[in-house]
Amino acid sequence: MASRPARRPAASAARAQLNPVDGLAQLSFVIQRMLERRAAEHDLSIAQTRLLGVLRDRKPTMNELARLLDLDKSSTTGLVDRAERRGLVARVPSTTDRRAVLVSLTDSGRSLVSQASARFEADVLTMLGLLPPRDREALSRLVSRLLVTHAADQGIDLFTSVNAEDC
Amino acid sequence: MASRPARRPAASAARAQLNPVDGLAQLSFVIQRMLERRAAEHDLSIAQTRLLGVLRDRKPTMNELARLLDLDKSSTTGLVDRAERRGLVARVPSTTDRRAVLVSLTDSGRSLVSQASARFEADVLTMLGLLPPRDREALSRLVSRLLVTHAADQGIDLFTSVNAEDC
DNA sequence: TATTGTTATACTCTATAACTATA
DNA sequence: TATAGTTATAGAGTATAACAATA
Repeated sequence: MASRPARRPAASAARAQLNPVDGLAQLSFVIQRMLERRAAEHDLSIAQTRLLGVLRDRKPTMNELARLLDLDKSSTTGLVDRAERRGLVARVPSTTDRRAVLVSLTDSGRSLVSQASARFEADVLTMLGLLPPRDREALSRLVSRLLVTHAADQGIDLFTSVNAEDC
Repeated sequence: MASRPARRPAASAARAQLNPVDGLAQLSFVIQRMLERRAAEHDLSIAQTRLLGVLRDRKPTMNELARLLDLDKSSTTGLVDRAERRGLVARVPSTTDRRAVLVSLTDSGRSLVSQASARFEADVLTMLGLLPPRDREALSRLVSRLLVTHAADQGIDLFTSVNAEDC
C-alpha cells in the first residue's frame, strides 16, 4: 500500500516524521526502484536478476531453483529458457539422476549480475551516505537486528537457511 | 540483487550483522512480500493495489493517473479496464474536457483496499513489535530521516510532492 | 507409483505504435 | 496541430493441468 501520504497535520515539515509503517513501506519501494533501474540498464528484469543472483553461489536443479525463487516449476522453466536464450545461464544434465538438470551461470551471466550488483550497491551506499555516520551505523544495526529477529520468528536462521538468502 | 548471503566468516550467528546493503535489500523484499501476500488475499496484484491506493484520495484523469503510477497511458488503460470489470473503480466523463475521463474508486474498491491496507499495516507492526520499544522508535526515526534526506537529495519535498506518496 | 522437468494454455502487466475524438 | 484516451500487438512473468521420462 505504502499507503496514504502520512499527510501530517501541517506545519514543521523539517521535523515531521512518517509513521513507522509508511516509512518502511516507502523505503522498500525506493530500494526496489533502485534495483529495478540498475537491472534495466543491463536489460534485466527483477525476476531475471533474482535468478542470476541465486545462481551466483549455487548450481541447483530446476526443482531446487523453483524452491529458492518461490516459483512454480513451470514458471522456472520459462525464466531459465529466456535466460538461456540470452546465454546467461546453461542447463547441464545431472550425472546422478537422469531426469534432473542443473542450472548454472555462464561467464556472461556472472559478469552481468556482478555489474548490476555493483551499481545497485553503490546506489544504496550513496543513499546511506546522506546520513551522518552515527545514524548510518545505528540504522544498519537496527535493520540487521530486525531481520534476524523476524527471521527467527518465522523459524528461519538467517545465516544458515537457504531461503533467507538472495531475497 | 539482495545479493549474496553475507556469508559470515563463521561462528557467533547470534551477534552477526548483515552488511548494510544486503540488510536494506532484504528488508525491502520482506516488506514487498508482506504487501503481495495481503493483496493476494483479496485477489489483488501489486499493480492493482497501487492503483487503488493512489485513488484513495484522488480522482485523477487517465493521464494524471499514468503519471502518478509512472506507467504508459496504454498500460493504465488496461489496469483500469481490469479493475473496472471487477467493479473496483469507475470511469466518469470529465465535464470540462470531453476527451478526458476521471477515474474514481467505487465503494467496493475502497473497502477492498482498506482491508488489505489494514492487514498489511498489522504485519509491519507485528514485525516491528519484535524489537524492544527503544530500538523500534530509533529505527522508525532513522528510516524517516533517511527517506526525507534522500527525497530532498532528489529535489523532492516528501511532505508536499505528489510523487513521493503512495509509493 | 512418485518425482523431474516440459508443454499447453490462460491471464496479468507492461510497452510501442497507430488510431479516434476532441481541443 | 496537439492532447486524451483506446486499440492492436507483442513479450515477460506467473500459475494450473496434463504429459513424458526416469526413479
